[in-house]
Amino acid sequence: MLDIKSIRENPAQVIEKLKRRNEDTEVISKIQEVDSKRLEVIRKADSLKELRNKVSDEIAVMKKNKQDASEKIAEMKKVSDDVKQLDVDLRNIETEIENLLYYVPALPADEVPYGKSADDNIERTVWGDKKNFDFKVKDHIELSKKLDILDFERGAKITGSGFPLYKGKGATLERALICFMLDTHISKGYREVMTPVLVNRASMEAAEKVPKFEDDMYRINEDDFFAIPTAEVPIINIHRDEIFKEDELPVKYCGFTNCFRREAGSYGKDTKGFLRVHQFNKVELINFCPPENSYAELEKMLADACAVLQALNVHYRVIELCTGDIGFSASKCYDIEVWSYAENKWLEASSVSNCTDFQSRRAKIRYKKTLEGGKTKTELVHILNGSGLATSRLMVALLEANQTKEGNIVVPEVLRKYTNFDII
RNA sequence: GGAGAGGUGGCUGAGUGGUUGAAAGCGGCGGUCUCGAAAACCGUUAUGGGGGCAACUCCAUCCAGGGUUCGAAUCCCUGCUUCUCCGCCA
Repeated sequence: MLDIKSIRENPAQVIEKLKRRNEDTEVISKIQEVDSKRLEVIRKADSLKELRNKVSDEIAVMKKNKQDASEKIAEMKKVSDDVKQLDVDLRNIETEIENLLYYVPALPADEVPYGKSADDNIERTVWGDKKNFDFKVKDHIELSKKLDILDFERGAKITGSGFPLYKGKGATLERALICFMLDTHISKGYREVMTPVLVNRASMEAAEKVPKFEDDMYRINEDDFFAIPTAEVPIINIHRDEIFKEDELPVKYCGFTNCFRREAGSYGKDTKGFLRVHQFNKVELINFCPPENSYAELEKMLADACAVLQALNVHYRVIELCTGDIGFSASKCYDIEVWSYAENKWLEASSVSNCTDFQSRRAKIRYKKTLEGGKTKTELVHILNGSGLATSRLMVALLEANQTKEGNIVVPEVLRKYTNFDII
């Protein structure tokens, strides 16, 4: 969430940046209004508490001296009741502010290009070339059906549509991809973690997924657990309420998990086969770093994700998202898209974001910064996340790009030591 | 699932109603000493929020949320969680 102080001290700037996101900014004045009441109540309550604490000490002394303190006690009873009421008022006010603040997105970085929608995103790099096929390419559904490596119908029988079943060499290929990606990232200094895939509400809140996106999540109502939409959620929460030492940073993790998304309201759009699913696999990258390094780390993380695609020899491009398209928690974001020969378009396979302090504020993830003169200060870390990468759309690109005239799939060189076969 | 015992500062750990925001030890940081280091000694070392130019000061926080009380780390209730024993189980 945004720093309430930034709204208190520089509302004009906050409003201007939200406008770049094409956001409604009326909420800011509403927050200001409630916030001014907050300070009033705090001051009143604090001074009453001060009085209560002082007189309580006096009562203690009187009692020790066996004096009668009943008058003061009666007096303080009234004060105590007032304090209780003020504390209730304060809690209500703070809840009101939070409920407004939870729906305000992160402010975009200044260098992010202005735009209204995905159409205004900017293509940054294109890697590799499109292959020329001297036969009609088959799409991933046709290929996987013929080879019996993916089974969307039976997946739907087991759970519902959008829950794919991988079979035989398809399952092995998926596992090989995951292993390859993890090994690649581990060699670059990311520490592998394997996390819970069900998380509690506090974890979802800390990662800024709830309450804003609650309807997009699968929930276990009985325990108030959520199925994670991305490993970003559990990995960030490894360090919730913790304070890093400065020399520990950056702390970098990679982790494979299943990801679950209800994709509420997206029916009918790009839903066939792997293009949009409710359960998919992803290797996630997370980086906790000092604020001054976060934009440099973002570029490194982008390169780390791209390295996987280069090793797999996948034709991809990097686009920089415009202010109208960056995610709720992000200040700056790149998408990596892979080429689909059958769809004849780019498919989003990764998103790499700098969320700066937007998540760390709510998750209370900080570090001890040493200032000149040896003094220390506790400051919020910046948190970056990146998919490195999601396998489902990557699998579409891989199957299509590596198909033969006969409808077989040539396994990319780097995956063969994991698959132990070179063709499907 | 049953029975029991716990959750206190970076860590270990004392504290069962009134200067305890919290003893002591360890660790960290600064200093004295030293050519340098170790040892020893001295000092310092939580987070959030008010107020003040500042020195400083006030409020809150001893797992979380309620309650009792003039006053709660300490008493009561609920939840979460850890450990031990039993049961069940991949």
